[in-house]
Amino acid sequence: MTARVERFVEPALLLALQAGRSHGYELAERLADVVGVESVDYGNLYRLLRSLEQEGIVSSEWDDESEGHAKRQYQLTENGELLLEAWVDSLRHMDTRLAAFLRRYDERNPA
Amino acid sequence: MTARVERFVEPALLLALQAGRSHGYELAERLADVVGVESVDYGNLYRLLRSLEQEGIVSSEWDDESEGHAKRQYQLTENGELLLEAWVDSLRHMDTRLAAFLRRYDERNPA
DNA sequence: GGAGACATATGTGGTTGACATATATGTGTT
DNA sequence: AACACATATATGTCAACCACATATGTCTCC
Repeated sequence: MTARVERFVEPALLLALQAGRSHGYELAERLADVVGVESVDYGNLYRLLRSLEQEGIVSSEWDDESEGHAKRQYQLTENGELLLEAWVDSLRHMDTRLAAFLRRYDERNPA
Repeated sequence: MTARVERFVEPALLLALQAGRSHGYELAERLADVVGVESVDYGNLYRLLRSLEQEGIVSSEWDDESEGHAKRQYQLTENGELLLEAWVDSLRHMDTRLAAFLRRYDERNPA
């Protein structure tokens, strides 16, 4: 029984990308603590990245210059910035509701 | 684009029932502001109530004594109280993660 | 007796995410 | 060179969850 914010990975991803371009595998690890799980599911993350690219939220290109694996580097577009803002507004609102819920519980169930 | 806590109606419902027994239609209205929508979907709420009853989280009986419609009165069981506690723990944890997210955003995007 | 609120309930289809699987390259060890 | 393991990207599948539609009956008020 674990409470989850639906699609929370998406805003977390946008925030991570706001800090600078990166690729999927690294993002997954950077996201883990924000989202609050051991590790984000890679499959779904890559799917999300492609889907966001189709919507113009991120853009990408292959980076085969840096050593190691060829990586697809993603970065936020301007629309991505706007979407992040919208997420933040919505999450703030949700935080308010959540706080109200917890306050009500605590009032009825004093420590 | 609206952020949602998955199954948030469930803990809200349990909290409402902790305050005293009630029936579906009334609960739906009492829940609306906690959940943060104009009105909770009745169909899903009744389905949830029955499902919770099957799991021993709530118990119910028909009340045809009070005036008006026959209403199915629900009340929390002991297991229901425990489930509410579990929800609260989980939601508190989620609140922490959410606050961390918003703090990070605000740090990177000063007003 | 008709309109609209009250009260409970089932049907359905799209979205989401957990989990499984596939493929290929890079790195380090023996 | 062979092997294991980490890195990196990607698709398949299925159950859960929820928005929306629909159904049925009663009660109240004009």
